[in-house]
Amino acid sequence: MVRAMTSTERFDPIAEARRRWIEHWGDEPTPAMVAVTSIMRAQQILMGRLNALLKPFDLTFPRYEALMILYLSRRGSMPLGKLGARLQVHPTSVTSLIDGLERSGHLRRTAHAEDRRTTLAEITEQGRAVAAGATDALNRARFGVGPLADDDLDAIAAAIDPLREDADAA
Amino acid sequence: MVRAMTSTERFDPIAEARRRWIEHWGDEPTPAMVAVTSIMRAQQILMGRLNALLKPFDLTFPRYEALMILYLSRRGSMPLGKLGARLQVHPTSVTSLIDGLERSGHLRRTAHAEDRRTTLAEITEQGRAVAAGATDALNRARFGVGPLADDDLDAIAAAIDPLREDADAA
DNA sequence: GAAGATTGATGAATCAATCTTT
DNA sequence: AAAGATTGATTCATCAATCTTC
Repeated sequence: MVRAMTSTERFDPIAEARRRWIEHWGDEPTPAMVAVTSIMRAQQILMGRLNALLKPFDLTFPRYEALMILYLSRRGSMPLGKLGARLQVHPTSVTSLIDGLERSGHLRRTAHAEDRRTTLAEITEQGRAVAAGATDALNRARFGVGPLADDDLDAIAAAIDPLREDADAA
Repeated sequence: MVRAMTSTERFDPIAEARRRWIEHWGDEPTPAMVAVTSIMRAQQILMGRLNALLKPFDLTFPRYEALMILYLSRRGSMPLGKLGARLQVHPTSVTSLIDGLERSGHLRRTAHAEDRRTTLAEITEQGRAVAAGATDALNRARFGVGPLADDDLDAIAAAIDPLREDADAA
């Protein structure tokens, strides 16, 4: 869908960049470059909105994601390494996320029964309440996607899926 | 398109999360949540690939974006504030990006002729060479989008566009 | 007072190096 | 040696506070 231009349209940095790109390279920016720019910008916009929505719950979006994995887990606890695998982030990031969630009282660190190398993250009752409340708030706000229709959202997720597969395979 | 399962399929964290979500909420995850998760993951994958591609040029992707704005600008120089507006980041981030690019010799800070509050970032000849070479490398690698077809890329960009408009309007 | 840029703080991501435990 | 987690360093994002200049 192409949006109509209005007479009060302000300067569009992306249109300007495209014009100059063509001046230099004599061709349109590639679909890959345009899509990557769009995804980066969308992430930036969404992260800002999600963090604002989660502020009342003493959460950021990355911490919300970590907390939800625990909330939805069978035992309500999980080794930090396994949590990192689910989130697809490095061990250092897990340590940092769990530090923040533990400071907020949403979870606690626990010792593993058999393997003393392993640390478990265990969601607290407060953490469960916060996870449920935050999820309700995010769903009511449609996760910050604003004007996008469900059909467009499904299309985005479906189109991106092969990229995830590609990354997981590597 | 639905991918076929194979007998060697490994545990799928996202499928598992969905199963447990339904256990708790009795309904499918919303299209908004699924799309947001997809966009966040896509950004994470792409940023990693782009930074790897740009490493030989002593660039990160955010620095590449900043350098390209200068490269494609009429004068090859621009006030830091204007650069921040183009990149849609806060003044602090501009300072940090320009610091890095200046250390690498890709640009230099210059005084504004009339307004002594203003600092200009001016691309160097080395910066121009690096910008051109990095752009060629990224185009050859299709900006890291791997298996995604041009049609899918166009669809993603088009579907995301209203979100950008929405954010710019606010 | 407002505009432009900077410094200092925090959060999140990475990597390299380290430490304990297996 | 390998696995699990942590600390320290760097980059990029935000916000709050500051400083100079308009």
